[in-house]
Amino acid sequence: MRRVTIKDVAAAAGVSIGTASKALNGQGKLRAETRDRVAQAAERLGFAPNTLAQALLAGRSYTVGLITTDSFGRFSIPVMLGAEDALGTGLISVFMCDTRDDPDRERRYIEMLTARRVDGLIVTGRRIEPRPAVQADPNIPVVYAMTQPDGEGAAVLPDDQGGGRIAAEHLIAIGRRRVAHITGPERFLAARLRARGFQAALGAAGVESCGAARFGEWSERWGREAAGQLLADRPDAIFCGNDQIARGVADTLRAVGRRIPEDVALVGFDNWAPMALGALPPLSSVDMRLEEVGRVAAEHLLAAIGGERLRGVHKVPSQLVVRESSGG
Amino acid sequence: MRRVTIKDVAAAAGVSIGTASKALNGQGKLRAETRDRVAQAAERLGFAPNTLAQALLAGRSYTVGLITTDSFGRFSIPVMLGAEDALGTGLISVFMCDTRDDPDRERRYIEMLTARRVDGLIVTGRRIEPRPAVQADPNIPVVYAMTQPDGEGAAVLPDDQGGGRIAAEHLIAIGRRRVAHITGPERFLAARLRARGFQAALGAAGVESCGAARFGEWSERWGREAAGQLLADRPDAIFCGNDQIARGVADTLRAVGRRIPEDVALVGFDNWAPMALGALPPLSSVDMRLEEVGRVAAEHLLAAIGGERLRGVHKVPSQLVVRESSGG
DNA sequence: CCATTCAAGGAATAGCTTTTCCTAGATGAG
DNA sequence: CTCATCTAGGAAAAGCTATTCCTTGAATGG
Repeated sequence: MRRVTIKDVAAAAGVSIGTASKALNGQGKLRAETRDRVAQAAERLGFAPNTLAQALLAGRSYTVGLITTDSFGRFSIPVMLGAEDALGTGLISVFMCDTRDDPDRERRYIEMLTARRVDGLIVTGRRIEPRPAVQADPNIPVVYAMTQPDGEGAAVLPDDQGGGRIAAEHLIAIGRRRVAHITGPERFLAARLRARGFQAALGAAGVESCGAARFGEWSERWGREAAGQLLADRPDAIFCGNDQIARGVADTLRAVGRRIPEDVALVGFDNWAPMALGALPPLSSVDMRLEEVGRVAAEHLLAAIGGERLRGVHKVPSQLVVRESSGG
Repeated sequence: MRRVTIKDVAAAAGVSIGTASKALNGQGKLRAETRDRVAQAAERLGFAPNTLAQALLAGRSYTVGLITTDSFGRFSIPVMLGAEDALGTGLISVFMCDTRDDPDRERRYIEMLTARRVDGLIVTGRRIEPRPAVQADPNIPVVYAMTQPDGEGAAVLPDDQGGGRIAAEHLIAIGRRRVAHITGPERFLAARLRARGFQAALGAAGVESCGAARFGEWSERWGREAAGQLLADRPDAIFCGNDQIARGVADTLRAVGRRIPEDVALVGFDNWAPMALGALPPLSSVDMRLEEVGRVAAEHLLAAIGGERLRGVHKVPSQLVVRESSGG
């Protein structure tokens, strides 16, 4: 039950293994008839070259490691899919590694991936704040996606600030003038950036913010609570730091009889389908295009593997998806 | 900038490469002093054996392929994490492959994984109904997780029927006697099994079901709608086929002033944290223990790689997580 | 003192593919 | 007819490790 090797193909075609290899790869000088004979033998025997042998010879494995600290949750998954997409078409396979936020696990994974001679590493996370750089062999290129390293290095991030901006522009465009912001903990860089972009766009349009940004948690509970506090200010639009907060806000508004979007327009963030679509009414939401983040990260990694020297942070523009909660 | 190989270690330690290999692997007859010298040289040079070369020689790669048709969504992810967990401790790495439900992509992935000489395959999906078996080399073991093959083969599934049963038992135990069921489309095997387990447990306890199971969609919208239809029957408990339906039901109940859990107890399914915890009140829910499904699948695969012959379907018991919506 | 055994480590092979270099035969030119 | 050139394909090396078999020197037994 041995695997069929190029040796078997060569024997079946009555040529040497070198010739068989050339025939299959279109190399060297061979008669067309010989090429055909080898190709047919390979076909008949179901030959597929052993990637391990190719990799050993080529000095690279056509694999990359994908490291996440996120247990592949909400954010890593789309990034991962985008990355896999970009790599898969280039015929590079992905090793999946979940560090569970344990530096020791991370170290072991990196050693393992190095021993497997991966061509590169993609590191993803659930927060965009700088994290300690991974300690990898310096000639293995690394790209960070949805997270960034402490020192220098290449990173691809969503544009949170831009996301805040387009949310504000949208609410202004539909005529709202008493616009509030409820979001997650201030210690999250993403929360601060979204708030900053939002406020800046309001300022640029000459619209006054309805109170300062309210920082709290990323939960529905906080959305319900903050919306209650905000009611006295009579906002006609609320921009929420994520979709869960927006759902909490919607709950409170409905409970006190404020109509969405007629009385208060609502915009969420993340465009997390089950949350945004299931809400009553379905939520407008800023989409960070995480798949695109992953795709771009993978493309940068491919470039780096190809020898290009890259660094710095690349931001992927966010996109507003308008649904009923802001008037669609 | 070449990678350090065992040749370098051997040279540094002043021995042959065979001896160096034996020293590092504890094989052969060597003086303790020699072993130490080699170990120190390896340490100093930062040597790690090239896994590709080892794999080529051993005829196996210590990798497995993880194939999903689910775009790594709600269900595959926990399965995948469990699997990675079980494999990682056995020092097997995982190739991630997302077929996007495209049979052609699946075929290409399988070819690729075969060429990479994976030791085995795990196939996961988002539905438990039988699917066409993957067309892999017959001496690569395959285990299905959260899905099962058409013909024979090893599969690990959640126990949907048992999940329905424990939901019913719980509602009966807290004294409910007018118990209804709202769930997803009847064409889903999981929906039918959950309903069957639920009804059977009611019957066994001599409790009459409050109307037949209502099949519909897996959405909040359907939950809201079905709850409205159900109100006339005055149920004192509703078991929902997933957490999204349960949230929809809760919305409607709240809207008409029925208290949860005092007037109507609610139990969902999936125990999807952001849904179940964010709900008002937080949902009791049946947890399929998908990580365990993945872990068991991986363990079965390891056994199969080790030469054991396994087949048949293994079901992982579900677990009820009680929260406020059913009285906790 | 010689023959045998043992300890320690070296040499070579296998695993599979690709590529470089080389050879044998054929063809063309002079 | 001889030499140069070309064509088609073979032989061998490289990539790295683990293992089997072999060699050398020392030690032991008779």
